[in-house]
Amino acid sequence: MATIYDVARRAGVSPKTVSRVLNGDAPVSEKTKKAVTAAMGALGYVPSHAARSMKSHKSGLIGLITGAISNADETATRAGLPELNIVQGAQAVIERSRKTLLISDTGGRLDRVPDLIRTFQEHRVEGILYVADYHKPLELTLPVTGIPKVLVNCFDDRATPSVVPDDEGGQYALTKTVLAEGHRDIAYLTLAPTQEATKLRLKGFKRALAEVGIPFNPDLVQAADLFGSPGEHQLIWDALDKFFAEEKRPTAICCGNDRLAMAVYGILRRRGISVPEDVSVVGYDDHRLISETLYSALTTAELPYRAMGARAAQTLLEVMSGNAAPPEEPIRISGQVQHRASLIAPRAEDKDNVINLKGRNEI
Amino acid sequence: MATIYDVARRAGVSPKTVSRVLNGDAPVSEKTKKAVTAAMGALGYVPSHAARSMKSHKSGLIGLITGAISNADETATRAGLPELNIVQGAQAVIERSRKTLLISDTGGRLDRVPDLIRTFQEHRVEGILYVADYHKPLELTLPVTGIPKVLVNCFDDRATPSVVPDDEGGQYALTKTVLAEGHRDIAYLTLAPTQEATKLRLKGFKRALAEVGIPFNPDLVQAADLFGSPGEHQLIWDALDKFFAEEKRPTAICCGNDRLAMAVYGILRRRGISVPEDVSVVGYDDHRLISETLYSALTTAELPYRAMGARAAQTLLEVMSGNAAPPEEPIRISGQVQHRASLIAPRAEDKDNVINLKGRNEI
DNA sequence: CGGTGTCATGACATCGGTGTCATAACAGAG
DNA sequence: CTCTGTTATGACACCGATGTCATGACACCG
Repeated sequence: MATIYDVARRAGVSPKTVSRVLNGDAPVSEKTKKAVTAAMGALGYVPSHAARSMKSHKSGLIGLITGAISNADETATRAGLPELNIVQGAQAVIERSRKTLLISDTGGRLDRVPDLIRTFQEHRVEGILYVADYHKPLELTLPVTGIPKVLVNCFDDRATPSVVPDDEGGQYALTKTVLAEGHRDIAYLTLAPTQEATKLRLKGFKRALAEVGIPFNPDLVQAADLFGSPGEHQLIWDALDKFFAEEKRPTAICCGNDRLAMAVYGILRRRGISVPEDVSVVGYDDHRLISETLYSALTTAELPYRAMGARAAQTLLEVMSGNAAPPEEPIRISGQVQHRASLIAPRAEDKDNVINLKGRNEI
Repeated sequence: MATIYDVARRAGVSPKTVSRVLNGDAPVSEKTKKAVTAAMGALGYVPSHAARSMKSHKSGLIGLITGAISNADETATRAGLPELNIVQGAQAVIERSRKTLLISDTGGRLDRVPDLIRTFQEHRVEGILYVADYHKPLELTLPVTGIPKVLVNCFDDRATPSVVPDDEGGQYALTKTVLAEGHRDIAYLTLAPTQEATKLRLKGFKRALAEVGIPFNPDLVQAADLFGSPGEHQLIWDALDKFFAEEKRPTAICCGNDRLAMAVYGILRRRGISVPEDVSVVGYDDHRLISETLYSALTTAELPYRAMGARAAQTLLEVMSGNAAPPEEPIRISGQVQHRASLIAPRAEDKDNVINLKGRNEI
C-alpha cells in the first residue's frame, strides 16, 4: 500500500505538502496540487486511518452491540419485529454524521459483551449503542469505560441514557381505534405476561376501555406466545375457544404481535370464521412482511424500531459532542396505528348472534 | 486513555517489557509480570488497535458491503428472505478466525459502494465480502483495489470468486418431493421471469417433471410477484383462476417464495379452498417466520443464506491466507427441502372432480 | 533599496505500539 | 576465577500520518 511518502517522492514535494493537499488546511499552489493529485491517482494512494487516528486521538468510530445478526433467524421465528430495524435507524443517522459504525454481534451470548466492548476500546470507539432484542430491563452490567453509551429497547436503574418504545401509548391508541369502529367486546391475546411490553400494553388497553366506560373483563385476556414453538397453535386454539364461550362473544381480537395475528388468521379460517367479516383482528409491530401480505391486510400498531434507532444515535452524538446533558429518564418513542382491512365495524346483530363454530380438527 | 508508557512508568519497567507481557512473546520474570498486570488493571489500559496495526501492517478487519441494514424494511416487504441471514453466516465464521467484521451499508444506493470501499481501504481491510439482496448478476463494477473479494448471492463475468444458491437443484428437489406425494398436475406461481432465480428454478421444475414423464404445461406457470404492492393479491387471484380453469385442475401449487405462499393461503381460503385438503401449497426460502407460523405449516425449499454467508467467509479467509486459489466458478450452495403440513397426497377423486369455487369478491 | 507581510513549502517531532539489537545479571562449566 | 550461555530487560528506530515552527520567495510599501 502506498504511503504519503511514496506520493511525496513521486510528486517531488514533502510529505507535509501532500498532507496539506489531502486536508486542504493550508494554501498549496495550483501546480503543486495538480502534481500531488496526479501522484496519488497513479499510486492508488488511500490515507491510513490508523496513522491518522493515532495522531488525532479520534477514531471516528461508534460501536453498536446487538444480537440482531446471529439472532435474526431465531428472532424472526420467535419474536416480533427484528431488532435489525433499530440498527437501520441508527445507521442512517450515524452515516450522516460522517462517523463509521462498528457493528458487533453477541451471537446470542451475553457473556461475550465484555469482550466486544474491549474490542471497541481497542478501536477507541467514541460512543456505544447497546441494542436489546425486545423491550426489557438490561440483563447485564456494562463495563465502566468512560465511553458515552445509549441503551436501545432496554433500560437500567443507573440512569444510563435509554430509548424505549411507548408500549402503553401504542396499545392505548390501537385500542381506541378498535373502539372507534364500534367494538365493545374485545379479546386480547397477549405475549408472555412477564414481558415489559405485555405489562405496559395491558395498561394502555385498560386505559382505553376505561375512558369509554367499558369494564375490563379478565376472561378476555390470554397469553398465547410460545415464540412459534409447536404447541402454540393449540394454545391459541384453546384461547379462542375460551373467548368465544363468553356470554358476549368478542367482535375483535387484539394480538400481542403480528406473528400471533397470522396464526390466528389460519385458525379462525379453519373454524369457518372470516376475518374481518365475522371478527376483526389487530396485531402489534407493523411487521410489514406480515401485515401487508396477510389477506386481509392487518391493522396493527407500529413498533417504531427505526425511529428508536435513529433517536438513540442522535442522543449518543449529542452526548458525545457535549452539547447536551444525557437524558435522565428513558426516552419513549411512539408509533402510528396502521388501520388496514382486518378491522371493520362489528355486525349490528353480532351482539346477540352466536357464530357456528366448526368442530376442532387435529392440529 | 492510558498508554503503554503510562503502564511502564507505573510498573517501573520499560514500555517494551509491558509489550512483552501483553503479547507473551519473550520471557518476563514472574515478579515483573505481576507488577505490569497490576499497573494495567489500575489504569484500565487497553492497547491501541491503531498503533498496533500501523506497526504490523495488519488491520485484522474484513469489510462486508450489504443493503441488508437499510433495506431490511423494504426487503422484508418486497422480497423473500432477508439477506441479513447471509451476514449472519459470515459473521459466525469470521468471528472464529479472530478477525473483526466491519459492516457497511449501501443504504440501497449502489453509487455509494465506491465510497464504502474507500472507507474500507482507509481501514486497510484485508478482505471484502459483497452481498446482494437476491440472486442476480453483479450490478456494478467493483473498484480495483488488490484486496481479495468474494461475491455472495451475485456473480460477475470476470471470475471474481462468488457464492450463490443452487436454485435449479433446490426447485428440482422440491418438485420431486411434490411428485413423490402423487401430484401430477402442479401449478407454479413464479417470481418475476427476469430474475435469475426464476430462470434456474424453472429449469429444475422442468427437469423434475421430465424425469417422471410429465409433459410441461406452460399454462400452469404464472409470474405473480409484485413485491407486496397493492395489485399483487389481484394478480394472484387471476393466476389461480387460470390454473383452476385448466382441464386438469392442479392439485398442488408451487410458489416463488414463502411470502407469495402466504398470500395464496389467504386467497384460497377466502374462495373456500382448504390447504392442504383441497390443494397442496409449497413455497421457497424457508422463511421460518412464515413457514412455521402459517397454519398449516408450509412445505418449502430452504434458501441457504446462512450457509452461503459462512461459505463465502471461509472462501475469503482461504484466499486471504494464500492457502487456496480463488475458485473460478461460482460456488453453488444447496438447501434442504422442508416437508411440512401444507403438502399431502392429492385426493384420489381429484383427478376428475372440479372444486366449487366461491365467486370472486372485491379485493 | 531595505523592511515587512503573506504565501508556499519543508524539517522535525510526535502519536502508541513493536522489531532489532545491545546489555546487565547470573548460573554452570572448565 | 574466568569464560560462556541463558534469561530478563532496556534503548532506539520505525510504522504513516499531522502539528509546530522555520524558512525561502515574492510583492508591496515607504
